[in-house]
Amino acid sequence: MPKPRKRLAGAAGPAGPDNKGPAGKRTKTKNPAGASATMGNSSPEKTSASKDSGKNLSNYWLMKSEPESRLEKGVDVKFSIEDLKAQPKQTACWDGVRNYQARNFLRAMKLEQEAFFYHSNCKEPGIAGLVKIVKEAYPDHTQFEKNNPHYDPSSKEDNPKWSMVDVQFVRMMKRYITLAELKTHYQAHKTTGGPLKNMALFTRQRLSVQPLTPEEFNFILSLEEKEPS
DNA sequence: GCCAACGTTGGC
DNA sequence: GCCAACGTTGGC
Repeated sequence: MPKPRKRLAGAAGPAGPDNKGPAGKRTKTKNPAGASATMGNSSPEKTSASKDSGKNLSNYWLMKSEPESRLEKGVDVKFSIEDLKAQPKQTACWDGVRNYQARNFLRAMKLEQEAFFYHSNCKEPGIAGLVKIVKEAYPDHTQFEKNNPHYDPSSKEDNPKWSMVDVQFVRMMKRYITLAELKTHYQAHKTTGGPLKNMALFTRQRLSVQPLTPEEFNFILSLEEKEPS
């Protein structure tokens, strides 16, 4: 079976037929070796379970991907939620993430956790649907592929720098939740103390893989039932 | 296509 | 270790 690839903004690759591909994604950054510095806090790389001091069971995520064609080193990095649905088993590997903070979030993901599939860098950015983690972090093979747009010559096979997870389509949102709508709530919540007051989409602008609190996740799901504001 | 935000690189 | 230059992300 082919492996799907996707790209996300910062992350994944293209959706190719199968493998081959180059994936494209944008976030590539090269980094120093140990740089895990920017991570959120201090967790440099804890690979395993993460800090669970208790609340790690309910983690939710938001993952960005570009639904419109864009070439990166000659490779189309487009990967929309429709592209994910078209993959075998509606499953794809989220390759191409080249940012330490985003990578560390990938490594913290656990089986069956849910993530919003966010469409970025497009006409109408927003949340298109829900996916779930069906394979926990493992080495991103595209870092070793010379003609992949996210090739990282500094990464060694015996100590891979970048990771990816597999995600499976769960469902489309009942209606598309636009960035503009989310922003309206975010701004209101900053003053009222509402659930989106610290949403990473606005406070960590360029992060392609980001965590959501249960409150953020549930509030966004509740928007599906309402009229777009 | 522009450009603000912000992460990375590399000189010193 | 500081910080200016540079590159990327991604909204608009």
